[in-house]
Amino acid sequence: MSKVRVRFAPSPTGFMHIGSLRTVLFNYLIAKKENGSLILRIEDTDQKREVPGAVNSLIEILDWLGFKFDEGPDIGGKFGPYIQSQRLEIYKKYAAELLKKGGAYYCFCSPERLEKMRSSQQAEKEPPHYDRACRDLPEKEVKRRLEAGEKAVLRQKMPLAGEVKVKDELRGEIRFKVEDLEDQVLIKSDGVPTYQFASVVDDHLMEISHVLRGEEWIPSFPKNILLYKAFSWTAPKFIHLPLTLNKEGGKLSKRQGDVAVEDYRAKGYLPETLLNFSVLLGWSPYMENVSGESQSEILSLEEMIKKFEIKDMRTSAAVFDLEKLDYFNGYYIRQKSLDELAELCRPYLLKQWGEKGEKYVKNVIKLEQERLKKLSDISEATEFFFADRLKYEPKLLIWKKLSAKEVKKNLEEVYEQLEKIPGKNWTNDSIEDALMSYIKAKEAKVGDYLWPMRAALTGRQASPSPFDVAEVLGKVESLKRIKFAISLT
RNA sequence: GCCGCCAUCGUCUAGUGGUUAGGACACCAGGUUUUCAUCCUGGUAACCGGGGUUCGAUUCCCCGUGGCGGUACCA
Repeated sequence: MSKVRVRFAPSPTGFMHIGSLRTVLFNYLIAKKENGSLILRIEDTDQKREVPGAVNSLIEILDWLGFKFDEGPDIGGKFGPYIQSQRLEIYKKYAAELLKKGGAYYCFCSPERLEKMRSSQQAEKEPPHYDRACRDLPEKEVKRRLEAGEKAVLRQKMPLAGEVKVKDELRGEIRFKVEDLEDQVLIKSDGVPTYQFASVVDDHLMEISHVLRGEEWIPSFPKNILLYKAFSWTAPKFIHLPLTLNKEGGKLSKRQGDVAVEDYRAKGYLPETLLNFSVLLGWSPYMENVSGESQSEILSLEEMIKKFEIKDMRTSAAVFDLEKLDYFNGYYIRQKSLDELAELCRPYLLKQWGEKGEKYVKNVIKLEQERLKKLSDISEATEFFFADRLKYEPKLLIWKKLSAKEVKKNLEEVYEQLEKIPGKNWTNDSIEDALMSYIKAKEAKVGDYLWPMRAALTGRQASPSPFDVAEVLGKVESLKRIKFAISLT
């Protein structure tokens, strides 16, 4: 069996689509599983859409996600160059070969004529199709017009009758009537190939074994196969991945935001989250245990590689569910060591609160870790640790049926007890001990004291425990906040 | 319009010619000596419709419906 070689072939649009993430992932898994090679190829044949710096940012984000390529524009390899705009001479050569083999022809039709043709076809309720006006031009005329410098494109010469059978590794055989296939453009009038031509030539030359691409390419699948045939090349295996949809079942688009991997990164989603979540969109690991026991969907990259099988991939479109994404991200955030998490949160905190003491920041993060869904949540979640003055409604201090008077009294008692704790003993344990034994001795309800205290310390409906917060805040600040609360009631 | 792909809880999915149709997220309830979160326990919730094939279809076949994609000198 020949070596597995797969490629990820994005266009440099300036950002990486979240759906592409899954495409690289599956490519990567297939490569790793079979000990094959993963190749990065940049498909920049549409110069109108060229975005400066896009290639570098693509490489950067792929690196952030943790993908290591075996060949690519930045690492080289013996099948280079890996940027299509640098391979123009190669395409030219193969275009000439195809022409000679009778698989293509020159077309001189102007864009205006094509446009007119299409609109009249539509008016007649006919399927819009190139009418093949130039398909049988006499050789002499073609030569003369080319020499006269007339603009021309190269079109693929489709068979006139019959059927093309193509095989998708997941979907099986798909049949297309040849009469539905257009003589598509292979080389544009500026000499640059279309995706349809460049990708076939490159996949062949780069000895790609499996092509993974979105299912939006299925309609051009037969044309691609015909092109391989015209060249007498063996086609690679094809796997068309299902589409990723938004919550409404529509296409994920840039305008709704959140299609770019970069956006998710900026919000504070971790690479392991994105990978784990994406792999489940269209693939699920084979489960041995089919009983009613709960089975986790948390998978490390290593586990994915171990369990991945092409046959377990799915073909139906999947909705990108942000709630589940948040669940995974929260999980992975909780797995981080404090040092790692502090490092990850640093940019968000710096931006929101400026430079604070490293130790204090770590203590604060530790208390919020289990509450974070995204790293960016850290700014808002830790506000009460950094704010100079808490702002809240006095009624927040009131627990259940307590009166304002009782709250005030309880806070005063808490204050008294806390004041007695020596500064060097100021830890959550000693604070808890002191307060709990006091409350117990009084045979009072825990919440009657702890809720007002916690509210006074944080100014919030929900927060970490009052003992933890008090410890991090320190004795002076904690007492100050309680005193302030007393003054409000 | 034409061509094609797809169809199991709200979402991601497992699964089988005979199952109490399983899991995950979300949701609901209870517990974990104050709240939130975490964690634990339990619960609600699905085979698109109609024909076949069959003793028996969620499963196989056909038709329909729906969703999506393609129909460019974009990828």
